[in-house]
Amino acid sequence: MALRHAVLAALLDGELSGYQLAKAFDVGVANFWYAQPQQLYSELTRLEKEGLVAGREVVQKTRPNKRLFHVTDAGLAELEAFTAASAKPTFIRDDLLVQVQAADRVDTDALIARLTERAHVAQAKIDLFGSLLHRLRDNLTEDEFLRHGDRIGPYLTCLRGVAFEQENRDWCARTITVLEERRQLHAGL
Amino acid sequence: MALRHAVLAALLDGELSGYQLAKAFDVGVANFWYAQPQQLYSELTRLEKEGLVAGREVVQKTRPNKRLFHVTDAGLAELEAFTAASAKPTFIRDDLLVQVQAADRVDTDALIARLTERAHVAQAKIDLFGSLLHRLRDNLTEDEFLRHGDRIGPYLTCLRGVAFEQENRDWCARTITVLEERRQLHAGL
DNA sequence: CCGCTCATGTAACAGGTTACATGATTTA
DNA sequence: TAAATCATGTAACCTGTTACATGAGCGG
Repeated sequence: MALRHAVLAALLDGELSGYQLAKAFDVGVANFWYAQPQQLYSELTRLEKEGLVAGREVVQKTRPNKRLFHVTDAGLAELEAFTAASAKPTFIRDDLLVQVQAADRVDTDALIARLTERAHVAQAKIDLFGSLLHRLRDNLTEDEFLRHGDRIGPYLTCLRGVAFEQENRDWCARTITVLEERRQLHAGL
Repeated sequence: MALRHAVLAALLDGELSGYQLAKAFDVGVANFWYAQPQQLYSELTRLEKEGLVAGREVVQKTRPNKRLFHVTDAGLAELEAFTAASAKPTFIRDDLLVQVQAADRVDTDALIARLTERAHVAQAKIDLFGSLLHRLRDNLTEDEFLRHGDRIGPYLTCLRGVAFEQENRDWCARTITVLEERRQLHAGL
């Protein structure tokens, strides 16, 4: 089971409703996992049944009522046990890579269009993560924060997110260059 | 549908049996996708029914008979259509990141153990991909091959794989350093 | 008044994982 | 002789995605 631990980890920063969790997981602010709202609502229900999270109803006048969840002691123990076991290796599964794998047999213009799109998405995420990092460390330098901050988990995962998206963007740029150079060579024949 | 296009792209390099495909997808040599043998066998059956791949029986004496598959014209058209459409953005889903997200609340020793494991796996993949790149470009330099080679798709995806794993390894190393420094600071109090 | 945000869910379906099943040959 | 490789599949199960459903308030 995978999502359950991601939810528990996300709830460590404080109480959240299903809706707020969904926001975090959807926008990709929670850069350590991704999930759809529907998954989160059902996962929260399950976690509550098992006693790993507890929710309290918050009655609102102008908005629909909501339930704020927090991690219980049993939930923390579950996270501890999860960390004690080896993480299964992650594998890349990316439509764009499949398209590039077929590069020599499909339309180059289309492929360059895909790579350009992806590079833009990556840049947008870099910017988003960058401002998130800035907010997390407040007015400290990165080294200071990592040494003395009291909640560095989210910062560390966000660093990973930034590195991933930078690599992503740079690889797209390089690949576009290669494809364009080859097109010019081909045109020259 | 996702796996189908990965299979088509993998078969562009020549005829393969289900077993051979499984090898490629399993070891991670096919760094653009990952799939289990069982998925591949059923996907090949489906693709054949739809006429996107065609198989021919190869009778063997010392080994069980096998079926070698190749992509048909319809299959190529399918790949072309797939590339014409936007690739959906990829999301990270990584147990290790969930564990690091919870860093401040779980056992540091356990976490460092996980990060060390992952760094080793990443290094192993870097080595594997490195030798694969070497084999693909034969005795050409990378630039020469990318300019004049006739099948650069697999090379480009492999470059991405290397970059990903390097980033992976380096982030693990950095994170371990941070955690160890904090442990020392804490011990000094 | 139209569309967005808040707020939570059900149901159907597609995709992926794990376990089981078989059986010959080659390598250590 | 035990384990790994070659070779293919079925079935049950767990995860994840998409579509549908509801309904109030707020901003342009």
